[in-house]
Amino acid sequence: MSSRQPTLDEVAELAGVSRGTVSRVLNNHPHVSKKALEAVRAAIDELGYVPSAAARSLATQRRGAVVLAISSDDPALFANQFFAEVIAGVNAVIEESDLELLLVMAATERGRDRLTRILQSRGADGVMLLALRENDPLAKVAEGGGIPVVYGGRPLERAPQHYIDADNRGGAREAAEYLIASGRRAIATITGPQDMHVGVSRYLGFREALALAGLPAHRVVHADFSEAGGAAAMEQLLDEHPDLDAVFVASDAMAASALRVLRERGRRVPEDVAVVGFNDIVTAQHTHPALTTVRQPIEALGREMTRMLLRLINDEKPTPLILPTHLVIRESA
Amino acid sequence: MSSRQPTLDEVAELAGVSRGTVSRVLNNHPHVSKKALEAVRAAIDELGYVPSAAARSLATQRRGAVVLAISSDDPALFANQFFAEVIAGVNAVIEESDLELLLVMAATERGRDRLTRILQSRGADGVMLLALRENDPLAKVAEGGGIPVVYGGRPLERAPQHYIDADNRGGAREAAEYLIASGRRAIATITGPQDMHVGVSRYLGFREALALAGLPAHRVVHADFSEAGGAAAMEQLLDEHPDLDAVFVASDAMAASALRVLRERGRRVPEDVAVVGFNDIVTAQHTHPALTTVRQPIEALGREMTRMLLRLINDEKPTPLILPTHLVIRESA
DNA sequence: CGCTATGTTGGGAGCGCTAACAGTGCAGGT
DNA sequence: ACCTGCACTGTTAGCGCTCCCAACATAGCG
Repeated sequence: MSSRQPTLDEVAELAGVSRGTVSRVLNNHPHVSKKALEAVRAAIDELGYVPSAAARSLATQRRGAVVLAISSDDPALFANQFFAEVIAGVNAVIEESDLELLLVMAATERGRDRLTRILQSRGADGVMLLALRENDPLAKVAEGGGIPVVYGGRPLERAPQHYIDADNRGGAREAAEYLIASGRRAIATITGPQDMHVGVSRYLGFREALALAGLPAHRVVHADFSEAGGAAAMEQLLDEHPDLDAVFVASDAMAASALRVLRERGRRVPEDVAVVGFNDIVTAQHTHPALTTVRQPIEALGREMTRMLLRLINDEKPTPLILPTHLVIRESA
Repeated sequence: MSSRQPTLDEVAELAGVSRGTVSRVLNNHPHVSKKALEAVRAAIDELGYVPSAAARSLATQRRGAVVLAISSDDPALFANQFFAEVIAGVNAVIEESDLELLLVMAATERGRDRLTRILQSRGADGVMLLALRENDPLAKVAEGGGIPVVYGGRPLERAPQHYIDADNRGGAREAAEYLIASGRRAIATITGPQDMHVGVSRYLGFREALALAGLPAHRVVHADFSEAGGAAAMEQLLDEHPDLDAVFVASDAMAASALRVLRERGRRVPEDVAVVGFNDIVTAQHTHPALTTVRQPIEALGREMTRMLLRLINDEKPTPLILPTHLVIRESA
């Protein structure tokens, strides 16, 4: 291995042209003669030349990288399949561009500082933000960076200029409608945190469906998307509303726990109580009974976030996008 | 927001010192007078100065970033909780350093090219490689980059110089020993791919335990870690060895499917057939019955890979590390 | 008191690239 | 023949930082 990489000047010398011409070839500028172009290409091949990213970004003032920032105070969320899928989607688009992907998990104060540093030092050309809670400081950090920002899932307080979201409300409505259509009347729900837009939307969709059917929607326990929270909520629901015959649970992780609690409490699923979850994580296929749930296109979310960011970087003006969800019917409802 | 970031020269001017001195302060060099140091710090605060990453790496010839490269031809693997956990571990260590994390998923040919480019353009100071199959071209790409390389899970063909691995063999042995200790005698196994080190090691540990107990180890079907593969393997096992009273399955994803097949085939778990999986993914807690499995410290794997890489970058000479695994007993065995 | 070790500083020379500018040669129009 | 316009090319400044060297104090030593 050569310890030193060849530079543009060496390519220029070997090709018998000036640095400027080599640079033009590298950046596909017009007005390069065929002869020069070929000579430069040959020289590049011969030397195995690869331009220095650092030098280029110093000269152009852009970085050739975007950051995917994930905010969470809950480490369990990281170990979540959700992020893995989003990342896969992001990567799929990134792979087609010639940008690099910087991953920043800003769980701690330190993490946020790091993100700030990266943004301020012009360390990226754009940011994608995931999983923001209300007034997440990350949002301010990102917006202060002076570079394009795309949100995945909109923050609660206000709709940001650029975001991609799943149709949480519609999905929840569909789930509840399905429960109603299959004859359930005492329908409960375990919601997500009400300080997250996704938690609120799913609750909203649920209530819409019940209201439309003239059904009461008072069987509600708010939880936090976690397994433990889901279990506790299910217990509470059973205590407060022993008559319930269906539960719409705002996340599969909580639904899986709810299933366990129902079994422990002697309720048969779906005979006594129907259960519908949300997200369609892989676990949903392996619960017993298999979980009926609302599928959201997580990978597509990642893909579309990235596409939107690339457009933004390219000075286009994309509009927010809501991705469709749909009900996956298995055994639990 | 100011559209232009302040530069080091402006800091120098405001502080009334030279560029060199500011640079010294920034990099914690000794031999800076207290007075100069304070003046510089004040100027930095006042201007909100953040050094330019690009300029710095051009000057220092290092990038301040490491890459985590994930190789897989199976997109499903991406959506795997495993990667999410590794990433969380990697991030935990990265967060303490002042490096950035570049994520490259090199699924396609294009992805590999990208990785090559990044490495050749000195786009990173080190690489971590995950999930390598036999003769994965990524390995050559990485080693050719002239920068430190750490493997997560060792490739089959040869032990690389620097790697972290889980004790797959020991974990498999422990699982089989547990099955034996609980009185099972007709023990089968569904293995992982035999062209991956992890697949081979788990099979090896299994055979060791059976040999030690004087039990035959001929009830074997090789599979590919996937759910579909696990189901097919379980069917085949049941067809070929209807007498089996226990199965050691080399991954939880396969084990979850095996559980379903067993139920469909009318075998009770664990009464008729005991099942032990491997990995302890979250799903393992939600299968019915809950899956007894071998837990490997995935997040620790990510952490230790990163620590090792940082040492390497720092010119230390770390030795390979094998992380312990342990059996988590639930209901299926 | 001269002389050396040591701490502290400023200034210059790059790092490898892009981009603006100023040519050069050559075609075509008058 | 002249001038204009165009395609192409070389040259020159930077981009914002680090690092080295020389310069200067200052202090300690004989």
